[in-house]
Amino acid sequence: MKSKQTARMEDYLEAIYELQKEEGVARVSSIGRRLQVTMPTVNSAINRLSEKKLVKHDRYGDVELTREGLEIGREVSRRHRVLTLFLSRILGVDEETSRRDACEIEHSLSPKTADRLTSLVEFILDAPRQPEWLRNFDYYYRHGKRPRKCYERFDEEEG
Amino acid sequence: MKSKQTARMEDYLEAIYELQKEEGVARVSSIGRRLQVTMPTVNSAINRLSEKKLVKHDRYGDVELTREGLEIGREVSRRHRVLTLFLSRILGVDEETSRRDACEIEHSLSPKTADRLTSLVEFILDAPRQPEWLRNFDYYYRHGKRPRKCYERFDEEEG
DNA sequence: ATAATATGTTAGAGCTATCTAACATATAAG
DNA sequence: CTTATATGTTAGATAGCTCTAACATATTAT
Repeated sequence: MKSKQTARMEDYLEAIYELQKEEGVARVSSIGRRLQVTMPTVNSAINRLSEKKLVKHDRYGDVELTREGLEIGREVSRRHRVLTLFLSRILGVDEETSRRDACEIEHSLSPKTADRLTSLVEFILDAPRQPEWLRNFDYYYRHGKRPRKCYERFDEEEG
Repeated sequence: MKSKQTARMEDYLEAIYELQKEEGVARVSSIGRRLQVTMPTVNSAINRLSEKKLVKHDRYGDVELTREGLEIGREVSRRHRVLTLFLSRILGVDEETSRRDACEIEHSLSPKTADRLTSLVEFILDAPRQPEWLRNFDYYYRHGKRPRKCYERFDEEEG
C-alpha cells in the first residue's frame, strides 16, 4: 500500500512512529510538542489520518498507527536519518542546520533517490578507512582550492 | 531583503526568472504551462506576489520581477541547477527522477546547505580526473559490495 | 474589418493546515 | 473526594493554492 500522503501528514506519521519508539505511546500533546503545533491542529490531522486508516484514535486515548501508517512512518524516519547523516557527516553542515534541513527534504526524496542516497552514505561512512577525498573536500570548502596532492597524483592514478 | 516565501511562491519566481531568460518575457500562459497549473491559478499567485512587491503586472501584460523577486528567482534557479547535477552526476539517479526531485528539494535547502552542496558538486565535477571513489560507489550500488581495490590499498594509505 | 482563436480575468468553490477561544475530561495533589 | 492542573476536543476563523465556469480582451487569419 503506502499510498501517497501530503508532506505534512508524513510529518505526523513520522512523529507518531518515533514517539511510540521513544516513549512507548504517542499522545496528542506530545505530537504537538514535537511538531510545534497546537493540540487542535494535531486533532484535525489525526482525524484526517483516521479517515485514511493510517491511525487509530479513541477520544482522550493514545494515538496508534495502523499497519499502513506504521510503514509510512518508519520509511519517513529512515529517510530522515540517512539525510541527516549525509548533511552532517558528508556535506559537513552543522548539527542544527542538518537537523532542520533533513526535516524538510525528507518529504521530497523519491524512493529511487532515497535508495541511492542510503547507499552512498553507507558506502562512505562504512568505508574501511576515512576516504581521502572527503578530507580534501573539506579543505576545498575552507580554502576554495584543492590540496596539492589532488594534482600530484594525477598521472599515477589515471594513466 | 530576500524575505522568506512559501515553496510555491518560490516556484513561481523561479519560473518567471527562467522564462525571462529563455523567452524574453514571462506571460501568464507560459508560467501556467511550465508549472502545470491553470491561468486563474497563476493569476492568484501573481496577485499575492504583487502584494509582496516581488513582481509587477498590468492587466493583460507581461509579468515582471522586481529587484527582490529577481534575487529570489535567481537563487532558487541556482539551487535547482546544483541539485540536479548532484542527483544525476554524483548520486547517479536517472534524468527524470533527478529533474523531479530537484524541483521539490530546491525549496528545502537552507543557504548553508546549498552553499556546501555547490562546493561539493564543483569539487567533484571539476576535478582534474574523474574521482575513483565515484566509480567505486557505482560498483557498490550495483553489486552491494566494494570493489577489491578498496581494501587492497588499506595499509598503503592509512598506515 | 470581422470572425475565430488564443490569452487573460473574475467569481465562487473546495481542501489542507493552521490558529484562538471556549468547553470537556482525566489525572494528580491536597 | 474534591479541587487544581494538565490534557484533549469542538467550533469557527484565516490563509494558501488549486480548480471550473463564465466573461473580457488581444491577436491572427480570412
